[in-house]
Amino acid sequence: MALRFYNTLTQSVDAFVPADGRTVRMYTCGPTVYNYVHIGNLRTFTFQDLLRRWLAARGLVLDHVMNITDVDDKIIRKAMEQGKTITEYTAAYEKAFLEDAATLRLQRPERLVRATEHIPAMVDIIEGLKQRGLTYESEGSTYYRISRFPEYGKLSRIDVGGMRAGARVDVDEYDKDNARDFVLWKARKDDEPYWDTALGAGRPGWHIECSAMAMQYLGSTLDIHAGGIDLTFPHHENEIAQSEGLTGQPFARFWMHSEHLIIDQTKMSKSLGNIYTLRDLLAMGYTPEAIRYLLASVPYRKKLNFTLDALAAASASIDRLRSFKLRLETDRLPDSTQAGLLERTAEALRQFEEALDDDLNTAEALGAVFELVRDANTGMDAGELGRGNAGPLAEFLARFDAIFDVLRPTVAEGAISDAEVDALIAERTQAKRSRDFQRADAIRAGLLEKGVVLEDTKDGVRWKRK
RNA sequence: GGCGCGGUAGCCAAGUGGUAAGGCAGAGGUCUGCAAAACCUUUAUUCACCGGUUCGAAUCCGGUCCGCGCCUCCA
Repeated sequence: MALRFYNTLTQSVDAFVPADGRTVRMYTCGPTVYNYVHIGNLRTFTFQDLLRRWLAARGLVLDHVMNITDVDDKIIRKAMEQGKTITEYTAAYEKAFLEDAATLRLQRPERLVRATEHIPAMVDIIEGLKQRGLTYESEGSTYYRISRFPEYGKLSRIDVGGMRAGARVDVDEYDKDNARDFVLWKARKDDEPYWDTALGAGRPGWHIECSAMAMQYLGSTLDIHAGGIDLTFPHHENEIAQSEGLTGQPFARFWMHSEHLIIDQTKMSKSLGNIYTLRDLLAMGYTPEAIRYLLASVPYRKKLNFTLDALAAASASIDRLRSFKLRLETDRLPDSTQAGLLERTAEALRQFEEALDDDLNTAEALGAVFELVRDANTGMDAGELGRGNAGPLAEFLARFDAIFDVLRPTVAEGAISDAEVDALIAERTQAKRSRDFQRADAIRAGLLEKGVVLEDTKDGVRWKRK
């Protein structure tokens, strides 16, 4: 079956083809850079990365825009507390975010755009909405009147409280009947940062930046709009109201929302002190690949129960895959081809692809990978796996790793070099020849302390980084 | 209260009508100077619970219990 995704808008799994058949116009809600991103944020970004990679693997061209929210209440408050401008304040966290993303091997979107650099585009949209009678002003701020947008609530299926399309709203009852109206432009307040615009001095509301940047770069209808599930309401609902209110066109064809990550079966919260940043986990000694693997291994629409045990298990799973790859590359294989295994490899690839086509079912895809690894290992143990099998197997691993990207170890700064490892292995081999097992074992133990694991095989010594 | 998601072995988790994938952990074995890696055997007669539909249900329907998210800023 073809590529298909769950679409929040239709509440069903629908076949996905970009509108023009080739280029995926995708917008994802990026971070608000007021702090380090935490592991929950990273789950969402990892999902988006997997989505990107799978779309590309399926031959589609990506035009992916991710925003960076660099102006909002929290940013303003914190910047003011520290006596900094908001740009000074956000620059450090934006840099940290990009570093964290790179550490987790998240591909850079085609465009990474900042809210503060798109104020004019936001003002244009608000002016357009104003002309269409979808807004009203109050004390210098501009609001969206959702009662004028009959489809309000269609994404989140929120109950807008008996409001009828086209119903007249008594201005006096404004507060009650329009509780869900939201601000498009906030009037300048005290000494907070502001922009002088046709809407008056002020700053944008949160939702408008996404409508503005998405449409500026990708046009009025996106193929995919993705984000965390909590953004469904009100953020994405409001984006729809803003964008469709202006253009009359569907804003996004597919809405994809990733479920939350929970820690030890409970919600992350400051009071429980269970919020991890990537930096926290790395400091505890976990590898970026293990973190990436764990985040990727649970399908994105399922809550992911993040535990340190699961992280350790992820690490062990990666070791198994790496051992297999190393073995495939170093074992002396017979000059033959085992037909059955060739077919198994092709079958595993089909299963892998079918699983990811099916709304990115990463758990099922991994199942296909491990089953093949077991069968191939068995084949090597039996001496039946030949050189003709190695190529397709290596190709399979490459296809797997093009999505999961966990086989390459992250080599820490100051780590022992390959040359040093090779020299020590040569010394150990000498020691073994002269039956000096004590010396040999000492070298092996020393290397293990430096994160290098040795394996003696009938075809010689091989090693890998842990 | 409204809307939505979920409860599958010690842990993570796939499976949406045909008789329980996969990973981790555990036990035993093979191999090995010792390890490591790998392989083999083993670990859920059962899928929160109770009814129902069906030749047949983890999968469909009804009900109950439990956990979680959104409805206010939130990935």
